[in-house]
Amino acid sequence: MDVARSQVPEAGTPVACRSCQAQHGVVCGALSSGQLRELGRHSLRRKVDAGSEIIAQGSESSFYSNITRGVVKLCKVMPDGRQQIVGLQFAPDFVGRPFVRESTLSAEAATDAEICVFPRNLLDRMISETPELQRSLHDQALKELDAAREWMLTLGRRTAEEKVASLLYLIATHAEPQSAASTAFDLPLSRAEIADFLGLTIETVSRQMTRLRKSGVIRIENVRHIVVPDMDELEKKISG
Amino acid sequence: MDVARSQVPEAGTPVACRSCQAQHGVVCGALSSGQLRELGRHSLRRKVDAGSEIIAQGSESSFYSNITRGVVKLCKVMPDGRQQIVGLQFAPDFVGRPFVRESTLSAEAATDAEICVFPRNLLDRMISETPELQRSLHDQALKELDAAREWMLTLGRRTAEEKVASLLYLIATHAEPQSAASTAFDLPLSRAEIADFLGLTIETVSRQMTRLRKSGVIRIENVRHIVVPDMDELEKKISG
DNA sequence: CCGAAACTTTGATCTGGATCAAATCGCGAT
DNA sequence: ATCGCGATTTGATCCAGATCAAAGTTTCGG
Repeated sequence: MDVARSQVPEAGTPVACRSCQAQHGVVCGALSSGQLRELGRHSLRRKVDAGSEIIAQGSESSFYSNITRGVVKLCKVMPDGRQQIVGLQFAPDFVGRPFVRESTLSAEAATDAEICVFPRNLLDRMISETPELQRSLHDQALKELDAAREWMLTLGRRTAEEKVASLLYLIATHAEPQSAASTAFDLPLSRAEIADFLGLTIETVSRQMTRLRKSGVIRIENVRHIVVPDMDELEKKISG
Repeated sequence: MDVARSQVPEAGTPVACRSCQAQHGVVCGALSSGQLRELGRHSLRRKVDAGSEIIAQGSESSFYSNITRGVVKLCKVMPDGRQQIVGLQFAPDFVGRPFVRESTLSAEAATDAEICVFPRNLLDRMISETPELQRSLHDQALKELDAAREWMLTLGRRTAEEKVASLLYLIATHAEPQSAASTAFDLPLSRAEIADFLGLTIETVSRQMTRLRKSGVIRIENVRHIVVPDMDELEKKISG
């Protein structure tokens, strides 16, 4: 999409970061009120439509952001077009790679989303001045590392059915619950994106979804809306 | 192997950490000389044989270590025995997961190795007192995260031949060079371990190796010793 | 030096998931 | 409502890599 334009977030309302603090676990939770105020003065709240790029692979980005609503996917694409989603980020995750200018992956809104954008320079300075913040970002990095490694196991050693079940479980676990039991949720990804996350093709994803449906593990209310009557049954399909 | 015993490193020579400082990029480079001395007093240098476990998956470990020689593999195994190597660590990498007691993966020496072991409590304290050190470990975590995501692309979207070429390239790039051109190296992994890293079977790994040999990209001097006449040719096999 | 066990290669066959092809379904625009 | 187009499902066939089987080869203890 409009990569160039989205590199510099020109549209957005200046906000006191304080106003979205509750959602900003990773960054704002670690800041003093003075720092919060300063960060707030230089932050923009911005809406991004599903599909639009936040950071382009191989580009230099001069800002970081916090997700305040929606889901962001991290992708790597090969020169020949093959593509792999290497991570999903949910509110209130932090997006951006501290200390490095060039990104080896792209970040793209999977759903309509809202992010709070702030300048790289400022945050880099705050990181070096605030061990709390460093620690907080270190924690997020370690959490992402665990997730990435868990997914390596899925990619390398699980069958197509196990892969699809793993993804549904991941979403069910991270999506904001719509029903009390959190067993009903909207998929933030299309079939093609699911395929790119699982290292499969669209057709295989579709077939495995109907397989899970026919075996009673899930109900597909709608292409994007899934109900899991019994979460244990879904877990059993993952095996490990 | 002897998991229980290896959990507490009882064998080893106490060393001043200073003595291996040159190799301890990640941890020791960020410490003051006083801290170095203290860490040294509580460190053990320890030799570990190829195949022996350093940290067991699901266990609580009370120590961290630095690799001073050799290669360590990080594995995840499923209840049914399927196994995935999720990372390779080379000297002078740091091994251990700060801030968390239980490990979700096992660390095992892939080759005969030497590590410098120190107590978790002490290092955790030093981390919280030393922003430099926090930063250094944060950097390593981000480096590992990049590597994990790069490998996700390999696992999800590359063919068997590309996978094997990727692994050879990784080793060639990280192994201490034996020839000046660094195009000859020992494999730190058996065929079975390579298969577990690439999400393939032993047979497929073997076949792809002979395919690369027959196409002139590599020479197999010995099962464990590889020569790459032209590194560019190897890179071409990776595609991306 | 010999022999057994473990590791690696090679061959034959099978199969899960890819690819190719064709309906359906959904949904925004007219 | 109806059209049209992209997304999804379903079906038929193919093939890369798995599995099964059998030779080599390396390693190492005696």
